[in-house]
Order: sequence, then structure tokens, then C-alpha cells
Amino acid sequence: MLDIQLLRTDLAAVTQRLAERKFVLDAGAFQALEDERKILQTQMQDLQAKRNSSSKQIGAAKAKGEDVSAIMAEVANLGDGLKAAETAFAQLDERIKTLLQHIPNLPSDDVPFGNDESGNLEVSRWGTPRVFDFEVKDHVDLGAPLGLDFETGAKLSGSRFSVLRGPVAKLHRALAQFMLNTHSNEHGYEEMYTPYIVNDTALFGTGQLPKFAEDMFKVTRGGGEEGDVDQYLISTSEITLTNTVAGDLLKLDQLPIKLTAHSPCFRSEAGSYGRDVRGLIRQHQFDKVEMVQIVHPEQSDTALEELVGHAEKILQLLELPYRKVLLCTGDMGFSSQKTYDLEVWLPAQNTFREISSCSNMGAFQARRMQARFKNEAGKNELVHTLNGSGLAVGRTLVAVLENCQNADGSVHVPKVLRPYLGGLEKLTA
RNA sequence: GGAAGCGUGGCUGAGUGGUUUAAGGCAGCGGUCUUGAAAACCGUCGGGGAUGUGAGUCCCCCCAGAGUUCGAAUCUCUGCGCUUCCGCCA
Repeated sequence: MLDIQLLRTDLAAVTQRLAERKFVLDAGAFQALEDERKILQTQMQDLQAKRNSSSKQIGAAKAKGEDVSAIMAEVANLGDGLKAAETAFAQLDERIKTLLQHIPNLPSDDVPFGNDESGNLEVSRWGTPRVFDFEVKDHVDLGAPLGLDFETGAKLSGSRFSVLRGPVAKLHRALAQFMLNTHSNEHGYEEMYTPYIVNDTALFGTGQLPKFAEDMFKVTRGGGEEGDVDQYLISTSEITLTNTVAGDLLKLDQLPIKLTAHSPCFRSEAGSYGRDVRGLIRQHQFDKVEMVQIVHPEQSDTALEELVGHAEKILQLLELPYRKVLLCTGDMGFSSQKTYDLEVWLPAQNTFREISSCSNMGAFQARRMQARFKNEAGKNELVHTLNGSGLAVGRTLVAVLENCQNADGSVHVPKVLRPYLGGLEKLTA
């Protein structure tokens, strides 16, 4: 959520910057709402002040045993007008709040302008795509004999679900454990285990609600009876990790907070019909190791660079070629002010595919969650939040299968994963 | 699943309808004292918002939402959370 003061004081500039990320803010309509709000709020507070002082007089008079009927009559006249003013203000305030909740974050100054992903800026590349002296298979064909089973997934749960068996299942587990160990042992993150079902408050805090409800899986507790509360499957453990500080007032020495977790992620993928229908790239359920940092506002820019580096480290240790991309204004997520994507090389597609997304959310989520710290001046200030995939496990599995494949259909295991697989060097059917 | 109790500022804790516009304590911050520190003492000390050049004035917030009342931390209803006991259970 943006600071409403910013819209009040600098509406034109905010509108302009939002337009760069393709969000149309009707500045005239907002200004009209604001003007009306000011009038209503002043009227309401004026009436409230009168009521308060009269009530105080009644109390004082009663204590002395004096007659209060005159003041009572005076207050009675106030009654309806006050109620009407309060109702009108509440309605208007609600409209302004709702509007505000649907406005995305402002891009940082150093984010390049662009309308879509073609405007993204490649920052760097790492590794050299391997030259194959045989025809490469994609991960679906390669994975089938190794235990990658889409048919059974579809039987159990429908399209975009999969079952992993044997060697592929073990590789999947090894990847998640390797990532989690690296972040918690080498990169200073606290390992976390968090719920996979959350309430709407948490989703509001990180920005999935109210705008992106259709991307979520909703679950209802207790069989759909009246009074049951809707809850949601997490679409990323960013939600739970970030919301651990919701409503908190942190001490300066508690920052930065660095958290990591391995969890399944559930996405309805509404609006992506027909895209990536083949294989493991876009599933309703996938695993991800997530990194979250809660930091002092002055530290968030450098924290983003550090966090991306942690995700890159995983790819480097796995010896997977990738490139680092700075997303342009038109391609960023709702809550982000600056985002790097890491795209891993997939030889079968002869292209780079997103495997990690690392973002600095600034105070955007912190404001929604009311996550603050006591700053050097003793004042309460919103923290900055960051998150990034480190990495998406399913897509990493795809990348390992394709990049490490041999002519005979076997897959050699990256060295860093071997300790997690009992020293196994090669996956075979 | 059954029963009981409890949600007050960073923490603790008083307050059951009106000088409480939330007492006291701890922590924090500033100071006195001290070579320095500790202790002691003095002062300060919640958040959000409206209006105003400013000093200031005012409104809202005691888990959340509705309600009763001239007036609610206090009374009523609903929800959420926590604690304890019993039952069940991985």
C-alpha cells in the first residue's frame, strides 16, 4: 500500500510513475474524493467535539447534583446530524481505502521504463551453455523413465499436477535440502517451517488480497457451514515468512531478520490457460525454497543485491548457466518496487526461463501489515521487506535434468547434490 | 469435542458508566552526580489523523466488528486469539 500522504501531497507525480507501470490512476476522481473527505471529516469532528464537551458538562453537573435537562436537550439536537456525518465519512473513507489497496507499488528510480518483458534489462550472465554432441531431450521425455509421471498426477488431481517417483523424487528432495542448507548454514537465514493454509489478513499483508483472489486456492474449514472462515493455500511462503512480523514493533537491534523456508506453493494459474501446458514449468502445486528479509529502510537496496546473490549462488553451485534480468516498470509484480529475475538456461527450449524472482517491496507490505521498528530517533518507522526464490525447486529439477543429460538418457548428478543422494553420481532408469 | 477463564501502551499492571483527555512499575530517552560505569535522584516517554505559516486546537484508537447511552476500557451481542482442565488423537 502506498502512503496516502504521498498521494495527497504529490498526486501528479505519483500518477505519472504509476502510469509507467501501466496502472491508470484517475487523479481527478481521487482529488474529488479527497476534497469531499476533508469537508466531511471536519464537519464530523466538529460535531464530535461538541458532543464530547456537552457530555463532560453533564457529568460534572450531575456530580454536583445540578439540573442537566437543558444540556441534555442540546445534545439531543446533535444526535441525528452527528450520526449522519459519521456514516457519510465512514462510507467515503472506505471508498478511498479500497482505491488505495488496489494501487501497486511505485517503481524505484533505477528501474528501466518498459511496457512488457521486452523492456527488461539483462544485467549479467553466468556460465556457458553446454554444447551437446547428440540431440537433447526436454525434461518430459528425459524424466519419464526416471520417474516423472504426469499421467498419475492427472488421475489424482487433474491437469497441471504431477507425481514424482524414484530417482526424480529423490533428486527433487535433494535439491530442496541443498538449497535450505545453503541458505541457513552459509547465508545467515533462519530456517523456518510455516503453515500452508493462511487467513485473509496474511494475504492482505503481502498484497495477494484483495486484488488477486482468483490466483489463490481457497479452502473452507468445516464443510462449508455458515460461520466457517475462508482460508487459502499459500501461493508462496513469502506470505508466511513476511507476515511473521505483521503488527510488530521491532527493536533496532532485531534488524535485519533473514528467514528461509521450503514449502509447497499452490497457484490456480487462472489466466494462463494454454501457456506452458507441457511439463513441470507451470503447475498448480510446486515446491519452492524462499528467502525473506526484514530490514532497515536504508539497507533495503543493498539487501536486494545480497539476496539475489544468494539465489545466484545456488545456480552457480549446481553449475547451471543463467542470466540476471532487471525487470522494467511494465513487468513488475504488484507489491514490488524493484525486481531481479534469474533465468536458467534450458537447452531443450534453447532459451532462458525464470527460476527465481527477487524483489524489494520497500515499505509497501510493511504498511499493509503495520510492521514497524523503533528508529534511531526513537520514532516508529515502517520496515522494508524483501523476498526471493532460492530457488523454485520444480524448475530447478527441470534445469538439472536437461543440462546434465547424457546421450544414453541418464543424468549426471551435480557434485553438490551427491551428499544428499548417498554419493550417487548418475540417475538411471 | 466438553468446561472455565482471559485479551489494556515496547513489557508489566490498575481501572466495572462521568476531573481516567488510561494510575503505578519496568525498559527506553535526556539530565544531575561520577575519572568512567553502576546505583540513586530529577525530567521525559503510545499510535493514527484533521486543521493551521506557527504556537496551538480538535478527532479517533484499551483484540476486531456491531449495539445500548448525553457519555463506554467498563454494559450487550458476534467474531478472532490465548490460557487452564477433561476427552480424543499423528
